[in-house]
Amino acid sequence: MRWSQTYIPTLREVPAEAELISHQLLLRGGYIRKLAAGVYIYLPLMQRVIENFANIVREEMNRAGAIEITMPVLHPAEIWQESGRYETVGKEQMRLKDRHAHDLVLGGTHEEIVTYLLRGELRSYKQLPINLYQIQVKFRDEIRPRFGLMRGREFIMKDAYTFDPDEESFAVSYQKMIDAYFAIFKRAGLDSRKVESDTGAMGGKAAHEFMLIVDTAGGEEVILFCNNCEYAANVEKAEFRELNPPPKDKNLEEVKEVPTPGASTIEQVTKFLKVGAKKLVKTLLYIADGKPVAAMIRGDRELNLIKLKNHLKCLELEMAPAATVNEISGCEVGFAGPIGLKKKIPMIADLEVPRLTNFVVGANKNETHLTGVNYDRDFKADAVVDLINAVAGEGCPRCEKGILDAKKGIEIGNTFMLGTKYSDALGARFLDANGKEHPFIMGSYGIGITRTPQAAIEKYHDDKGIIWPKNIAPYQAIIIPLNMASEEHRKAAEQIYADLRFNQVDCILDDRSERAGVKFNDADLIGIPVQVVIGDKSLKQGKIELKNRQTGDTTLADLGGTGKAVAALLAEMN
RNA sequence: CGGGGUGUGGCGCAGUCCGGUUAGCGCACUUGCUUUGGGAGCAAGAUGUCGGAGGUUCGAAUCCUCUCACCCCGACCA
Repeated sequence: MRWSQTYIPTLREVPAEAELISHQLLLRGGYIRKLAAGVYIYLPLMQRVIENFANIVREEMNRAGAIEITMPVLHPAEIWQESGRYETVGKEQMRLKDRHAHDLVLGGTHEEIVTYLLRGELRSYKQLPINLYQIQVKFRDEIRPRFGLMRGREFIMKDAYTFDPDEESFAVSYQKMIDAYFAIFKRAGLDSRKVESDTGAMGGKAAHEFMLIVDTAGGEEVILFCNNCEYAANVEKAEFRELNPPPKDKNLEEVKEVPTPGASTIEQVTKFLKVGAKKLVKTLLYIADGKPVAAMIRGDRELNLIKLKNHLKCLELEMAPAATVNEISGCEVGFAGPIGLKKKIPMIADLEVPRLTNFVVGANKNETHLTGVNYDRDFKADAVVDLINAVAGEGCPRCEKGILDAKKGIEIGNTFMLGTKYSDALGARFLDANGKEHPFIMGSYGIGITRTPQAAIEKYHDDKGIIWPKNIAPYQAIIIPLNMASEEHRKAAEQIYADLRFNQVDCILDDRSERAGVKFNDADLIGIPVQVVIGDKSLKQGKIELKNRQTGDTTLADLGGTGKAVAALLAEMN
């Protein structure tokens, strides 16, 4: 491709809307333009990146035995009502009405559709297992679209669905997808990490996410992993073993009411009473599907909303507004406690709470706390479950020696063990060898086709621009004749252009009559792995320069052997 | 949805508080000449419903009311 014949509108300045470096570079490099919040136009360079990555995905999926199909984007609402997700996925769904006022949904995922397909068609165990996938646009009405392609309302996803006759067979199918995912990300030049995750709106039994570890602000997810064993999990899911519990007091004190004027936060109370936060138990009031509940956790801990939500099995969970807190506790926010709540509501305590002795809680009375409180003796929760976020430094839940470490990552893929959730809901069953009917065991598997390249940029860039891994780069090499007014440069450029194509190097020729600086800066910005520079200095000796965008190293090659030299250089690059 | 902010040529901004000529600046764009190894110089030029609607006023980018869009912080997810 010749630069002058494609469309690469690079920008010198950063559009004000972009916060993340990867988002800025996509805009500046002429990869994308925004149409509306979370809705983007893919320009020629982005189109090529998408195709390159999608092709890797397609090849590896096919290799793993998956079959490509295309399902509709437009779904009748009824199929979603049948699975029950019309309610649970709810506001996240893009919905519309046709001219007959019939309710329709723009698909954000396709469990219902693929299950609908097979329940009518696939009746025999002889056809199992089967894995169907597609690469297609998805719609999700995100509460807050942001970060360019990272969280769009319209985006491209690869979604695959497996159907197995039993758990043993499913385990094989699931592992095949795990292996395929590692292979896909590796080919894309990305070192992915598999972690345990919550099942969220997909439901099912268990789930994993594939994370790209990044240090920048783009790393939205916090991942905890063991320094000794294989355990790794998203913070939303991560468990831990408490390493340094506060010492237990031998003598149990009496409950005492103490005034704590002006001390409503944990920090203020610890200062005022001169006790550590580990000696406090905070009582947080939430509204779960319209009904209030109290959650109790140690003062230094963070509540994990997902764990609480999963325990309550509720759809909506939000902090209770101040007015509700006043009503339930009979006092201002900051002094609620388990003893003497004005209104009786379900109380859920974290696992650590019963292990504490002589702790401090709110007194349900303004400016007052209770000290010397002990679980069981003074109050009992309706349930004691894990409610808090794991943090770095705590013990691994799976092995004896391990300590958890925390890192930030971007989710680029996921896998869900769905069990029979959808096959049961939609009545999708097959007949086994004995003529007995069973629901399919299902799995679903996603990869963000538009998100992953942006994640790659978030990980691989410098102050000049993008540094693509070669296999997803829009072009593998860029030919830069420094002076288009020079016939010698133009001739060499044409020769090299032909040579590179002959050697199967996907390349672009920057044939613009721009100054050298402009071409260098644009080449760095759009991130092409190899820059082939044609200039007087080296051309006089019959040489051209090859610059490795990943290392910054420059080497000379013979003009006549450029194609081979570039191919060789690419072979050793990421 | 709650909280905060921004809308002025393609992009980045100034002007708005305190209304007053023809709405500016940088980049990008067009034409010509010169230049050509890291975002060139000179000259000429094109590009604006000042987000939209209504109002106040002799006069509105500027003041008032309503509205829309976008961005940032929280809950959702590939």
